[in-house]
Amino acid sequence: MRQPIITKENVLTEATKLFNTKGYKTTSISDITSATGYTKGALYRHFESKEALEIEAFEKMMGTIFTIMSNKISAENNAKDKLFSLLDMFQNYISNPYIKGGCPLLNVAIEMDDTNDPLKKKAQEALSILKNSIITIIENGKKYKQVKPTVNEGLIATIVIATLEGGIMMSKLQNNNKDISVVVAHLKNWVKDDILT
Amino acid sequence: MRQPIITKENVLTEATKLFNTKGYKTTSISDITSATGYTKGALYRHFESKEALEIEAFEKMMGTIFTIMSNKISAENNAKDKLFSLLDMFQNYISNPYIKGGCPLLNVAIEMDDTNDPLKKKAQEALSILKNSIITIIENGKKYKQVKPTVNEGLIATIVIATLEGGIMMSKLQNNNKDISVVVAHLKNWVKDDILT
DNA sequence: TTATGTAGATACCAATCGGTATCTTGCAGT
DNA sequence: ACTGCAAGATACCGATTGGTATCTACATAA
Repeated sequence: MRQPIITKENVLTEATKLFNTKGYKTTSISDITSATGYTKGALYRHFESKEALEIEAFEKMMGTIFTIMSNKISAENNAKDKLFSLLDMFQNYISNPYIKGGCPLLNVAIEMDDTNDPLKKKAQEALSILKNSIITIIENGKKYKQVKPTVNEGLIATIVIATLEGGIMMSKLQNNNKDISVVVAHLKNWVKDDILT
Repeated sequence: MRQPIITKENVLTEATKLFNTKGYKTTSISDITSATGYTKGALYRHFESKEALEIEAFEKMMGTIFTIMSNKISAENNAKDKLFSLLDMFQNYISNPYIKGGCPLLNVAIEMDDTNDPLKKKAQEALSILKNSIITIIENGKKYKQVKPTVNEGLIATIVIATLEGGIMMSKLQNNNKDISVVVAHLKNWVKDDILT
């Protein structure tokens, strides 16, 4: 049975897991071929280089996350519930992850930070999208008087993202979900006390 | 001129820079030898394996940071100034770093999170030391009535570390020091409003 | 039913990986 | 001045790296 579309999908899925756990540069082509059962010949028919596969894998992960996030946010109808559903999503990175290996944005940001690798630019774009999602929630919250008119939405987005990503790092390092839970609970209190009307 | 102590020191210094920028597993022995000018023979006389060099390099970095941190904290005589000097230290990771490549704890935490590498345990220990430093400041602050008696010092330490590390990640990814500055300013306000008496 | 293009396997490439064995050379103690 | 040891250079090891050239075989269109 030859199913090129499924083959590509399988390679991409396994590569995604390996990149997000082992790291991009430390995952070899043969790691991927032995995880999938396919050979190098099959892999290079569907991806023109390892770098192209890395980029496609990262975009797939961020696409998955942003789709889920967008659906969760759309399902709520006020700033508080939208923000809380976003916070809950991050908590799941540890206990019940959509993707193994923690936050793909955080992983790429750290692995590529001192390089000029194309993945760095992709991570910058992803961070920008995440930040803008939060900003939009706050802006709309202001419009409907759910959010204090004096708050700075860019600042809030930065604090929320930094705290969540740092919490993921701490929980993953210590193999527990205590720290990310503490962080999410704290952010919820902060949002309630300082940001919502 | 043959100076074995200096040779070891030079190798360790260059390895440190490379590990903290390029990453541990993606830095090769020949990266280090060509950065130092020494040969493989010289390197393996002073370090029994690459792994041993990685560990020694990480411990050197954390030792440097904890020494500076300890001195800065000791130089202040109340909880507020101690905490603020610690926050200022993290801001310097971007604009004027003691060590190039961002926070070594964050870097190792992300690179090793899904492994059993000995460096993971070292990072766990370093995180523990950092956390305890903050806890101690808060505890002493309570003793001298500088800190609200109701606050939870473990929780505060977690929030502070998570937010700072996340801020470093964001600033490094975007090649600016805006995000870490925003984060530090926010934490200072939070400490003043919610933690100090 | 047969021809054709492509999916995928196999076998190879030079370069590099971490590590070691061997050799030379410079420095310290006598 | 000479000896002995250790510092460091050189040359090599097998395994693995990303990538390619070649070949086989299957599926589809005619």
